[in-house]
Amino acid sequence: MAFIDNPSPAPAALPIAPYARIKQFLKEGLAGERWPPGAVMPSESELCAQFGVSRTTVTRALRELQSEWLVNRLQGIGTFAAHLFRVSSTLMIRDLHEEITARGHRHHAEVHTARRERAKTEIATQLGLAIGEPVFHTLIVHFENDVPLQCEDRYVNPVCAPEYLSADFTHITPTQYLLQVAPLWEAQYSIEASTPTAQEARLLRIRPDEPCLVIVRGTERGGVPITQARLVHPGSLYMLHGKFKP
Amino acid sequence: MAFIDNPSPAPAALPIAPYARIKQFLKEGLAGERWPPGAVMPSESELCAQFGVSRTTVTRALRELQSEWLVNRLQGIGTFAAHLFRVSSTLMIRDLHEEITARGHRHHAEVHTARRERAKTEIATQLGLAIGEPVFHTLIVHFENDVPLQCEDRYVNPVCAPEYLSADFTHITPTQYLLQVAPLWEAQYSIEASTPTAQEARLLRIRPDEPCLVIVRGTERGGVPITQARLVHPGSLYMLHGKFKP
DNA sequence: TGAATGTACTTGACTATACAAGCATATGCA
DNA sequence: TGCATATGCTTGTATAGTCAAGTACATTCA
Repeated sequence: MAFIDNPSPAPAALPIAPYARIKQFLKEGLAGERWPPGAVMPSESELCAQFGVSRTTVTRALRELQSEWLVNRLQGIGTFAAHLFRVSSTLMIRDLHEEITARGHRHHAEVHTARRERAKTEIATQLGLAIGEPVFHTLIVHFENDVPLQCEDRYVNPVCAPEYLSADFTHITPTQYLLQVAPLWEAQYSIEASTPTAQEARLLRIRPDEPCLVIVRGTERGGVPITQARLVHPGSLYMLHGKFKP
Repeated sequence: MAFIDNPSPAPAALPIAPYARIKQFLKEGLAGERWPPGAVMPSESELCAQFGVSRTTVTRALRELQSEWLVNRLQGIGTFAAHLFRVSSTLMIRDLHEEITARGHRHHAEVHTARRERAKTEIATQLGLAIGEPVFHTLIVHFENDVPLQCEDRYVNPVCAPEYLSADFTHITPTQYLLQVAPLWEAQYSIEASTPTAQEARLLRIRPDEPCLVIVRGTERGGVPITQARLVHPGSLYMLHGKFKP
């Protein structure tokens, strides 16, 4: 008679469920270069074969990704990598160029700064760099029908987008560029009303005491900070709106 | 030989899927008085029996409700009606009293207006009433540690909350009261930066040109508008923030 | 009494299978 | 050629059954 003290099949860490493993696999491919936005994703039966699970399990993984807006599924056609990246069900990380042209208006941008700088304390902290390390800094004003709409003051971690400064920001917005380089983000944002700085007032051609809607957004990917942006809009021109339906 | 021209089993409108019917049934109970927040909901096997479907189908309905934060599920225990009211994963309809006390601060409210009025054009339109019909109107200023934080100008549809004016708004906030009366909402909101009205500046004790964060929120339930609120905050004191993780 | 055990009930996850519905393409007939 | 049909892919939804894991409560035994 032996003391069989439960040779438990090595619960090594936490045994994650197959459907969760499939989800994770797909998310990683979506975040990397495997399935860029719009790409055809593997069909359910392919995933079944690849992971050796039943279709029900694969379906669950895909349905959850769909409900998180990471993929689009079309009956009879297939599953596709989604284009969009929303900050919540309503507050999207929406590319300003796209937003303006969707309204049928003209968009153009003025690039005031686009250079490599040494990180000051605050930026270094936010981007997880040492003080004095190089960072990319752009200061761009976006116009809708020639009216200044947004002043975008952005710092980018060179590790994540080493070629950032070689982009032509009169033709592609930083948001667009960064979404290409690193499509899947985690974001934090804050929204407040305040007055613009003197420089911002000048660039936006508004009075220094005009209320502005200021959004500060930090994004990271897998714990690595990508970029930090301060987006200033004249209060009279810009408004966030959304809808919620439980 | 007859022309059996497909006596199609009456596709009457759109035949909604069983899992969707169960979801809808549960949502209605959640919105009504059947399962108030915290209540024990029927178990999966009870729902199977009630709807004559397999457990898989019931599970799907419940899992989706869980992912929408409408119910909490605990293995070994059961399914419970959620407490919640979020406008999105990050932008919550959060009760201001709760928010302030959660910070360890004192909250109090000054009621400046609480009366029955005849709806003017704009409000009537927004609440789906005829012009001149009675509406409830409250104007309340909320303080955090005796500093004015929010000016809440609210119109309420009497149909949805006939006893609204009998509540003591120095002890319960309108949000709290309305959540009790009608727990499940659909909301629309807009966020902008602007200057306060003269009255708002006076009530908030700020200069008339100080930037304010203004949230306008309309809520409805089952297509019936409940309330319309304009929430004005001194820009220097209030900030929305959130986080998104795909 | 108090601790261990057993039982019943809950949700969590999965399998294998089935049929329906939507779409694209190849096939065959007039 | 041109239209109709058949085939084969896709996802959408559902079934019945299995095992596991977690909780609550009654029962049993020392």
